Amino acid sequence: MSPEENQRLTAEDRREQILAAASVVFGERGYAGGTTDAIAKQAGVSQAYVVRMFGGKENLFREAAQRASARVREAFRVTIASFTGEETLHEKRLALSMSYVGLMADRGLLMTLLHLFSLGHDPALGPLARSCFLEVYRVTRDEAQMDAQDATDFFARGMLTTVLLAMRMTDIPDDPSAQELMACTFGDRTTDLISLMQGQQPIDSTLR
Amino acid sequence: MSPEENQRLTAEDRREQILAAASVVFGERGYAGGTTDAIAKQAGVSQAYVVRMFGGKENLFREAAQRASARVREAFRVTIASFTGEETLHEKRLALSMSYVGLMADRGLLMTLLHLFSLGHDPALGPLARSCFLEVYRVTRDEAQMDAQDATDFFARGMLTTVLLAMRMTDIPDDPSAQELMACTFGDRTTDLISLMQGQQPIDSTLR
DNA sequence: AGTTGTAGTAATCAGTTGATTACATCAAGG
DNA sequence: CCTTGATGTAATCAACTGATTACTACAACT
Repeated sequence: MSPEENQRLTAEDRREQILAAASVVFGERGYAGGTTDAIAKQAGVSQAYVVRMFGGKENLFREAAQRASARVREAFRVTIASFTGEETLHEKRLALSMSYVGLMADRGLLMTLLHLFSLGHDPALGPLARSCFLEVYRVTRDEAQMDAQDATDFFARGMLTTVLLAMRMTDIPDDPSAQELMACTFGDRTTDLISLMQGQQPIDSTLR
Repeated sequence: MSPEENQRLTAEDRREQILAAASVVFGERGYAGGTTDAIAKQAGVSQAYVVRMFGGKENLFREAAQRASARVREAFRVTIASFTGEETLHEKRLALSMSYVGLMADRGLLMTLLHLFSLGHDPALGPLARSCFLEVYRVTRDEAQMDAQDATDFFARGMLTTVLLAMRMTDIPDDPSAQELMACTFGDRTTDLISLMQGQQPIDSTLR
């Protein structure tokens, strides 16, 4: 269909394509539910290639999850770098949470991280889950110069945001309880988030 | 081994056994990763029986998740029923969060709920996820007579608690960042939680 | 004793899944 | 031209999974 569809690419470029596809698929279906075949179809390559390039499904998930975690850290670092040092705590938290909401536009990123966090019991992926979370915590805690309590409060709000978006609470904006809960959680970004999430439909079912 | 092992039970009793097993298995492996065979082995019955009794894996997950949600609601109701009406907001929140921590002793319950919340995109299970969450919210919001902001703050803290336990942050109590984060999140219940979680090892790998 | 309904399983099936192998295609260098 | 190394796939495999079917075992009631 598209003019330059089945181009041969460098391994580097294919890697990026496959990691992006993995974020979408693992995000929607989790680690156990995300198949290498669905990732391959999403990336437009063969399933065999996906497996061989990453040496297995677990390694692919590791890389996808680490990318997601790194993107959160880097977004926070960019925001923090814009601080003049004269912000109030409230201003800092607002700026960081705006940054976080921006990341949420990528549902794969959000969901891949949440799925990672649910793997704490896994001998191979549990340590990764904990270190990814703590690395983000340390950026906020140390580089943004928040104290422990403020950082914890910020993360608590962030986790509620994450879970509400994970369960797609924005899909029922007319439910009174959902409305109230989202208004308190998302503040004046509520309507923006609802319209943002409307554009995110499930991935093409033909590649299932 | 045990004296009365392979007793015949009423369908009602088997149902409870299987639901308990499903909570453990779905909690550890998620909806996609939890197999009916693992649940059957955990419950001590055949895989065919599990499938037939519940009419399929999806129905079994629905019931397990609804049970988990109901148990949270009922624990909150019991706590709220003990209120005299003269508690401060802080006292109410503390009592409810103690109640929540008590529920966390059942890791299957905690994890089954978290996995449910990650299924928001699913046409069949997404609505269930949202309604289960909102039902708990309404109990807190209305029956405990919290205003929307206080209830939201309470839930934010609850979600951070849930995620920290999901990723088994209690397994690395010597990490300085983890230590600080848990101290701020769990307060003086931190050491209790750490020792509580030590007793919870992964389910028997022979039934994988 | 015989009937009937319920608890429960063994055997099996078709579809899926991660992985492996052998092979194909193409660009660049000599 | 033709070798070489990299990109990429088709075919296939063994293991797994949810579901179905046909069957057995037992308890209660007549």
